[in-house]
Amino acid sequence: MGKAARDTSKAIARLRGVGLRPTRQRVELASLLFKGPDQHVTAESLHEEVSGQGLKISLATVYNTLHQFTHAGLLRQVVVDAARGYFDTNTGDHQHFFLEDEGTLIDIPGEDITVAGVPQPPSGMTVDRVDVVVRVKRA
Amino acid sequence: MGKAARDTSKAIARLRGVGLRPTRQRVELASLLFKGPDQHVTAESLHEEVSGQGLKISLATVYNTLHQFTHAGLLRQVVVDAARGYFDTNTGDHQHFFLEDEGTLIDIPGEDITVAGVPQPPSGMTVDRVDVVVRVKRA
DNA sequence: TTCTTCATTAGAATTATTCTAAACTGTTGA
DNA sequence: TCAACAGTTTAGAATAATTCTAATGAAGAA
Repeated sequence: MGKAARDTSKAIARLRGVGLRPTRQRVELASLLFKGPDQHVTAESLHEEVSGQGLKISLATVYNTLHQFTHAGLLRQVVVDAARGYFDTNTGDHQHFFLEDEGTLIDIPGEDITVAGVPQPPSGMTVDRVDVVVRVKRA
Repeated sequence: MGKAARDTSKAIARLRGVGLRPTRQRVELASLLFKGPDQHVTAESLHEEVSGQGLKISLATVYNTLHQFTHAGLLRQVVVDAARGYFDTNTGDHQHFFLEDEGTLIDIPGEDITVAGVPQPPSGMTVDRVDVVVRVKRA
């Protein structure tokens, strides 16, 4: 079995694992997203990558699928830029550098960074997540 | 001199202080923004507040002015929600709770919270700011 | 296979925001 | 005091990202 086929069956298994029907589009997107090292994508960038491979998936489906994957816990959404939404294949505990000039994200391992002194949340509220964004620019 | 007039002259002084010509619109917006305790506004919410007072300022001007105030250091922009941009009258060192259910921000004093272990930024880059967002939801 | 349900899609619609070009106003210098 | 310039405001059009809609298509159970 070649690498592409292996990626495909892993993608199918992953989709089944979270209860998503493995349709052609979902399988192709999951293969692309999870075939290599962790990556940060926008709906546009993923759609372009897909199109570049000769695959045909509508932008609407890319949006739908990114959200479904996020709800299923396969992806995590990162809010750093008012202009566009990023999705991260790394769903573990970690934070980000954001290169403001290029709009690029770089992971910071969760072990490295610590946030201390977060006050008690307002009553009736629980902490969902603590996000740290280290905004950097050209020196 | 009444409170409104006092707010107005303070607003004019503040605008002059940062080199912005005190036009009617800027003065009215600055008066509203800085008359009381710190607040978090969106362009829409500020425009509604303005309109509610019977003042007439176009939405485009509200956007322009918020950005001018931000560049001048009178405001700070907060990115927490992909859907809309928030502006904060508190430009000092602090962080935020974000109530995801209502889209509300609450300040966390900078003295309370500490971020440790931020790795060296990529070469040629300098840290512009470290933002911490504590996302909370109804328990 | 066949049916039912869920998914995909093109294109229209929505939302936040920015742009444009014309009309207007604060400030400066005579 | 006021003309004139430069900077501002504005309505409305334009953009960009994202979501919605309604019709078509495909996955899975029986």
